[in-house]
Amino acid sequence: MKVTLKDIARESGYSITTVSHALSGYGDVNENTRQHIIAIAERLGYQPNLAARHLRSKQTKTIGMVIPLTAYFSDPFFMELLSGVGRQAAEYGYDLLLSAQQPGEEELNAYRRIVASSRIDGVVVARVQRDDPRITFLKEAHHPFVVFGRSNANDYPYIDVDGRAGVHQIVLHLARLGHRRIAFVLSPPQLAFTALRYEGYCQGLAEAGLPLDTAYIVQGDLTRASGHAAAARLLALPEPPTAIVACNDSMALGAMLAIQEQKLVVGRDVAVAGFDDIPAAASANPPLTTVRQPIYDIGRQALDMLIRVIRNEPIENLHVLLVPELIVRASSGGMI
Amino acid sequence: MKVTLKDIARESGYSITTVSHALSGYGDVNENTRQHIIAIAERLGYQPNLAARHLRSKQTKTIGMVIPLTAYFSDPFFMELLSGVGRQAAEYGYDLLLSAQQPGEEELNAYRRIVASSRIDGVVVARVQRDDPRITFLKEAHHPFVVFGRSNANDYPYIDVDGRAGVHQIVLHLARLGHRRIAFVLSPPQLAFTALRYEGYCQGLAEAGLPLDTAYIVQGDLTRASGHAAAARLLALPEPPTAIVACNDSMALGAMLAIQEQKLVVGRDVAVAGFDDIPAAASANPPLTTVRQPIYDIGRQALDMLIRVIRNEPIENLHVLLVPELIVRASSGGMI
DNA sequence: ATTGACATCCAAAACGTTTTGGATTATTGT
DNA sequence: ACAATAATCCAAAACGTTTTGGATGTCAAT
Repeated sequence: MKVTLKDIARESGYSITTVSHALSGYGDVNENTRQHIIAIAERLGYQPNLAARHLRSKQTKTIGMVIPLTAYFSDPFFMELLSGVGRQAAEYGYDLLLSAQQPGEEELNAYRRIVASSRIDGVVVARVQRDDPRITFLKEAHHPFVVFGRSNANDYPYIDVDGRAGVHQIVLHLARLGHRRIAFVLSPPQLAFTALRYEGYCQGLAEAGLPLDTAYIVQGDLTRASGHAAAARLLALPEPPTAIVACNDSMALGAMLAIQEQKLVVGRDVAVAGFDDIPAAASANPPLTTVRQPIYDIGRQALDMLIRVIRNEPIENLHVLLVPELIVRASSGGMI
Repeated sequence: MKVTLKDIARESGYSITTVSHALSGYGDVNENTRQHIIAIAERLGYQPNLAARHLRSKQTKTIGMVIPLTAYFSDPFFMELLSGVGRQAAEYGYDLLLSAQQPGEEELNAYRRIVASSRIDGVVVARVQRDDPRITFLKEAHHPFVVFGRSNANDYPYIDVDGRAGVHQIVLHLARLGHRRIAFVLSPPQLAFTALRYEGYCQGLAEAGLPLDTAYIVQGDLTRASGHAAAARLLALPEPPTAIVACNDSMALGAMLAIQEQKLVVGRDVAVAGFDDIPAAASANPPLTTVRQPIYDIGRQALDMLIRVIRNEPIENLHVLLVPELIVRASSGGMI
């Protein structure tokens, strides 16, 4: 059924060793016999058994990613990151092993399982938390990894977008448009980027000479629903904000919905801005002002770094920090 | 470093065989020693080496999916399908092996490679073509698989959405709104569902008493750009259509853009409808009338079927055909 | 005392590959 | 002509599991 080295050996009259050497480019086999063996291998449709190969020489040619499965695991952010990573992995001839797991203990176990069972050569970690236990684990296990996002520790390779600068830009943009009451919808505090984006918010307000009012700061959980709820809360205030900045696009889109439900016009009555520039942001109604994270490219670059870590090559930049780009669209009123 | 059965054997004083039996639930080991061995395994943090396990007993506990990588492989359709499959796979304790490949010969090779190297227990095939060589290959190799979409042959398990009925509904909906010139943006002819959706288009026209005019039928390739180009072509006709139906949402969104560029109002001057109900459809501007394919659920069901195929369990329904739901939104003018 | 049944354990083979350490010729330099 | 070198090949070990086919001891039934 399945054709192995043994079959090729029998067919060609050479030993398994020689066949193996011929196929994997050793220098100690005659060029004629190499061609002969390769021809037979092709004719029989030989494909090396990867399980066996991995068992012998630790190298799986696959890289792993653990995806948190919340209600819908189709988080557009993750999907785009996955695309970039997957694309670049294909470029290097690597496949991608996905494990969808509930965040928390289950997720950490998935890492343990995958790493210890030596199924992958390296792993891409995303959506990093403060004191992220996954990173601690990977560091202790000396398993190659690269992170999208930075935590408090930084003795590991990461690539990140400067969230502080991004939100800072947005707040200034809104302030310039005349907004005085700018609300902020936070991401979960345990996520590492939350503090940075919040910093950007505070800095932006300060620079615009606006006061920091905690009534205008609401907690969300990155979902559309939480953005909706947050906006509803904000609009119910005695002095509702005239602009709402959310920590990601999904929440911003949810906020827009809430605003529209109150018969208010987004971009005129209330300005809205997000963070990420997911595909849905451009085609939203109205199109969403946001900060563009080139997630797809980040995925590709992250994989580049990972490959280098795996190959033990020197890395010129252990830390890559990208400056995001402000994308002004109708939702902030700047273009109406 | 890595803890193996041998380590547990040494630590416990039993043989490797007994340790293996204890851990994998054989009946021939004393309950006390089993507990003892399990305790040691936990203490040492034992994780079985999957490569070795697979080598011995063919079973990888991973299922595969090959994703065509076009310019951006972040096709929302695939991402959502992936979500569903991944979610359900996690439910069964399976992981997901992704391989991103250029469609065509490369893609088929990826199948060959993955299947022959026995890295996966089964595979989910999507976006099936007429006389799809991948299916032919999988059938010949007797490798478990399940397909989203049906081709001309049907001696394999598949789950599909009735595209004929879907487009039929859309055309009738538009005809009821008074449209007489309804254009159709086709998907590539080699895709199996194209013929079916086209059938639905023709049937719908016939049932509404409208003539079939080939000038109103334009070829697209499922991308937003091709939808844009198609709509531009249609609007340049001496008698442009008053409604445009696209074979998928991405093309419909592209068409909307082209219409708006001509300073026409979608839903008033020209009605637009798509197919799929991807997330971006609801948040488009205006929201897109479409036919809802429950892609996420389809992914889950497909995986259910696949698991059954892998386990060699009898399958009650070898073919599942879902009827899609018409979602009327503003882009068709029905709600303005 | 012998047999059979049972419970508990284990040595060794097998899975398909890569790698190590030669073995055998052929070729070259002296 | 002889040693040294190069070219070409291969047997066997190793990777970490699972599975096969007993081995050993105990206990009850004959």
